[in-house]
Amino acid sequence: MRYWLFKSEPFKWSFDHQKKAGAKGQEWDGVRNYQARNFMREMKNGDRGFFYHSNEGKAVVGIVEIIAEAHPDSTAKDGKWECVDITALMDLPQPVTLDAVKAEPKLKDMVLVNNSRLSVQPVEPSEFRLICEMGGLDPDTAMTG
DNA sequence: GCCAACGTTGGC
DNA sequence: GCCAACGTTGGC
Repeated sequence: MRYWLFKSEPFKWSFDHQKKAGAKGQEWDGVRNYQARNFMREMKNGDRGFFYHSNEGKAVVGIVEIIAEAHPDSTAKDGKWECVDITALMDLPQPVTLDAVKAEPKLKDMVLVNNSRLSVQPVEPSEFRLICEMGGLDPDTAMTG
C-alpha cells in the first residue's frame, strides 16, 4: 500500500464535488504532466491519498482511495495520457494548511513543500500518518481502515 | 494580480 | 541535441 497526494483548485473540482461523485468515484483526468502521469501508473487499487486544495484554501482537506488503476484519460485526444479513478473516503476534521505543513520540521522533505507545481505526488507513510494526526483523524482508520 | 519555477516547444 | 521563448502552475 502506497500513499499519494492529489492537488486540485477547488473552484474547478473540490473535495465536495468528489464526495458528491460518491462510491463510484471519478476519473482524475486532465493531467498533462509526465511525472504526474507516471505516478498514477504506479498506483494500485486500495492505495490511499490526500485531497489537497491549491490556490484557495491551500490545505489537505480529505482522504481518497484509488478504485481504478491507470487507464486512458477520456479527455485526451491521443492515447499517451492516463488517469486513475478515486473516491472520497472521509474528511479531515481540521484541514491541514500548507503553512502548518511548512511549519512542521518532520514534513520538510514533502514533495508538496519542495515541488509545489507537481499536481500528483507520492507521500511517505510517516508523512501521511503525521498529517492525519494534525488533521484530527485517527491515522489507522485513514490509512487502512 | 504578480511573478518565480518549471515544463514544453520549436528553430537552429 | 541545445537552448531561447513561451505557457502554465500555484504561492504570495
